[in-house]
Amino acid sequence: MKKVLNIARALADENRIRALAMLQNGEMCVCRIIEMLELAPSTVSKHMSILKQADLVATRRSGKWTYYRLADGKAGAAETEIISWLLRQLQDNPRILGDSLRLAEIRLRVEAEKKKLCLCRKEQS
Amino acid sequence: MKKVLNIARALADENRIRALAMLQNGEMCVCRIIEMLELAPSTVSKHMSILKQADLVATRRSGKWTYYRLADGKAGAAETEIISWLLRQLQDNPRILGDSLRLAEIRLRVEAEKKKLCLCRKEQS
DNA sequence: TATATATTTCGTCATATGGCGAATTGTAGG
DNA sequence: CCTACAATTCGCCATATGACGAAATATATA
Repeated sequence: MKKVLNIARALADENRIRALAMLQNGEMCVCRIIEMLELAPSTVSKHMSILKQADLVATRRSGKWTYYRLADGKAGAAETEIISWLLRQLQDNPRILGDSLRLAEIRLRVEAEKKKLCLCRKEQS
Repeated sequence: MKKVLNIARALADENRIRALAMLQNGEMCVCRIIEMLELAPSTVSKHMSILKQADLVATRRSGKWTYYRLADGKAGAAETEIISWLLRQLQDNPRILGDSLRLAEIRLRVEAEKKKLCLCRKEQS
């Protein structure tokens, strides 16, 4: 009962749902989730800890960064099933699609930054 | 998104979960749910309206009574799937099992009442 | 060691939620 | 029409929740 309640409560917030949906696209550090949700770091940290408490996400520490990913539970686990259900419900959601797009864009910029490139419109020939 | 949020919020309360689980045993009038949850009528009414808002339950009116039942949506509907998930998670839960037992007992008493019988221990022979 | 950055923890505030009782609505039966 | 009963709506209160900023913690780097 406690497990079910923890899961339901974790899902009962739009920003936490957005965070979960984003993690479909692979693990993310907290700072990127902050950027995506446009919330204060402390707020996002709290959200992620609630998701973790519910075993919906797992973490990995690397240097200064904490990376969050979707829970990698066994098939049939309550958490795995609910995440699958959730993502199915959201797959056509405009907000979620928009987030994914924006995330892809951010990742492009980060890659460009690493390679010291500039992302700008190609000159007319 | 709104649908998912409504569902998650509806499930984010222990008494609402208990109510849903009870409805496994068939439709129930509000007065019986009140009896089972041991909450004020106004509280239970609010809980049931939240579950209905989320399309997790449906109602039928008969005379003075309003009967609630689990949503009879199509297979594959978000609500149907989540209810199935929920009941699976709760199937061994002591509290839920206790509720079911108590409900069965109440129904026995109601039947006995209808037939003007008295439920009492059999005389020693 | 000092500094910068990432993240978390803590305290505070506004709002949401769950509980109740009182009042209201709807329906059956006298 | 009046009463009784089921259920809902409304207003109130206590607690939970989500937001923030400030402070603390952890780690890499100068």
